[in-house]
Amino acid sequence: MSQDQDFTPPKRPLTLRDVSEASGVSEMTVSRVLRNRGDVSEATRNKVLEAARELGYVPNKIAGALASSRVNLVAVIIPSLSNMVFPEVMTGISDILDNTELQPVVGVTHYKPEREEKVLYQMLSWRPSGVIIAGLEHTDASKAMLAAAGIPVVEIMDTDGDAIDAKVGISHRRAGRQMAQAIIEAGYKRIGFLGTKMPLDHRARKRFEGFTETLAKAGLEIADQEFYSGGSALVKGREMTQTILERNADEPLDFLYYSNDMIASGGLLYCLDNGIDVPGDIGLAGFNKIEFIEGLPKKLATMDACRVEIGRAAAKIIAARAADDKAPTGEEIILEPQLYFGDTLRRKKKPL
Amino acid sequence: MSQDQDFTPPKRPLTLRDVSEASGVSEMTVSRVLRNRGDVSEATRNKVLEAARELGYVPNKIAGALASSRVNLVAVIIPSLSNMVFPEVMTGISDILDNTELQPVVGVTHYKPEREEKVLYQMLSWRPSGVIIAGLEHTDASKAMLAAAGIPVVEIMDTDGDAIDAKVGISHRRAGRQMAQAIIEAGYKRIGFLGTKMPLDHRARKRFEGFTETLAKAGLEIADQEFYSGGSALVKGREMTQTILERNADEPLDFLYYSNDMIASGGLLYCLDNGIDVPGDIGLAGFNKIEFIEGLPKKLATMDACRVEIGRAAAKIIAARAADDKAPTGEEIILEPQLYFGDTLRRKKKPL
DNA sequence: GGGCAACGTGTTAGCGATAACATACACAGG
DNA sequence: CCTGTGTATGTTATCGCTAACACGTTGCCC
Repeated sequence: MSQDQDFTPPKRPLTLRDVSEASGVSEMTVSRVLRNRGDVSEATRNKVLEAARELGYVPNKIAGALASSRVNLVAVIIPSLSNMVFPEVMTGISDILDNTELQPVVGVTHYKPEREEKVLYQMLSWRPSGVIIAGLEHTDASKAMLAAAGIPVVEIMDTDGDAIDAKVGISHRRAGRQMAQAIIEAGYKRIGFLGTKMPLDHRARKRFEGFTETLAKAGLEIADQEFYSGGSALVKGREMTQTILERNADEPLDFLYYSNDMIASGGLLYCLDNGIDVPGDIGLAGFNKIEFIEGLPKKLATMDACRVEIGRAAAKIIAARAADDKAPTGEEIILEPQLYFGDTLRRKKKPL
Repeated sequence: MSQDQDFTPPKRPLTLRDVSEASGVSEMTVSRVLRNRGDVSEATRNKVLEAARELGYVPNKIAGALASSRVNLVAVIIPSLSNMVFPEVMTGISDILDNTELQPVVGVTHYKPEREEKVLYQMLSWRPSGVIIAGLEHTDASKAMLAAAGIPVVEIMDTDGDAIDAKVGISHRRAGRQMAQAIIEAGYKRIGFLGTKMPLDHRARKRFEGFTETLAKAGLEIADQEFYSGGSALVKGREMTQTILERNADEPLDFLYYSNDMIASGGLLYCLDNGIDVPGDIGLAGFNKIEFIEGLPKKLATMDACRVEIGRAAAKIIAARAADDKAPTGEEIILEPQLYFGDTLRRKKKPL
């Protein structure tokens, strides 16, 4: 019999005690019902659920997590959300985690190591069950935190380097080499590179390195390059393409390699608007295989970065470790990106 | 003097006690130093910080939040991340929250009310300091939870309807009316509509309603419509445009209104590829003013949905209320979207 | 020099849940 | 009838931290 039945609706947040009083059982029993753990008779279970629903009780995970030292959060740390590539990674992660009780929490670094460090600190202070973090390059402090956290850490997107624990991704260096190889085999000789002015985008850098390395082996080198930062990537792609083509009018370029599909699409639109024959006069290629290039007048040559798959694989690792804490560590999953020739990269040497 | 100085590095996670023992002061003092609260002498402060750094201590916010009943999280609940519009809202939110100690946590509903309910429940169980949630339409249970949570709730994107607490956005109905007005004034008569097959996208629905309402007042009605779901929006835009134009070849349409810029862009590319004169033979308009339409061969007519601004305004409301818990409630911020004519919508009546 | 700030630090008691153990009751077997 | 084995529920002691207050110094005033 609950005495002083007062109607103070939304003052003090509800606790287990409120539900326990309303249903006439102990807090512990309420807790058991709400978590579906341990034996509770059907009768009490219903009584409790009824009371909880009626009161509109929402459990306090803060208290629960502290008491059980179990936090069902997975920290996901990525450079950006406006890139279309990371939302896809998130999709893969959610696909998997939705079948578990784990829940992703996103932190964004804007490609800044010091921000990554801060975000990571913040995240770790919630004692998540695992961390999924983009890239293999981190500050020493970040690495130390990750190593000391004692939780599974999966570094994603890139596999060219040493991981703290597990890694899942593609080799960007190899991706660059592969694209260079295809370009060389198609017979292109005067190759321009267009990319972001972002020294901290290590993956773009590695692709570039692999690219030039393979060109060098074939006795070629980048004929000219152009960089941008900020602004609409599509517009920048147009502008940079115009700039680089005009600058090399004397000895025209015959291929443009872009660091991502968005600027490459801008370049493609520029070429088409200006009656440039693609891939006859000039070949084009990007990177990422973003969905929307399907809709352009010509299909851009590109490489798939396996984003959804990376997200899924990373989440699976975390889920497996969360389920069995003495599962092996240090997983390495290296995916193979596929090259798409599209309509902007010839498949073989132009007949002379 | 700490006895049994054992070297078990990463077994038990570090606590305040470890830092307090390492620096020879009480836990409380360590806590004060780490939070910059209360008076602590410079000497102790340094000693403590030193010890904390050396041990690699990361505070446990779970415990902190429970003790102080202060959680610096803001739940942000949105339908999707792959839409480009919500990442922009997030940008606005982060802009503001980065200057506070509040931190956004994102939940994604995929436009499903029952998922929204689940995500909301999960979020509220962390007892956040506020909720920013897209739309004004929610299940009864969701509304009840929000009302009972006793925290600031800002419903964003849409203002056509009743809010639980505060709302920030634009009137989509009005946006639809405005676009219809512009189309009518330009003298277009046979208007087609192309949109998503998504009954739960209330904002698209409201735009459509406003649109048809204004057409009706001018004695016009939608001549034909076409819907899609799934797939690449750009490709779908092309396909739908082709379908609807071919279907109406006898009595040709002279305007196509799309429910978003992405499918509109597909439509624009289709028209250009097929030598259709835009906006002479046919006018086109989308919605959202997404960045990338700048890079297309012709600028699409569209309306700005004020996404970043909405994010900023919503975050400001939460921040203000978090700072002063008896601040007034029920704020309403109705932004005015701007109409852009671009190159695909005539400004005035075609001279006869 | 007594009194009283102001400062720096420690002590105690929770925050709201859960783990682990304890208890009560029902029913079975020897 | 006593013991034993469950099953259903309650009790107690944390989890790691912070609020609130208590305490010891110092320094300065009248």
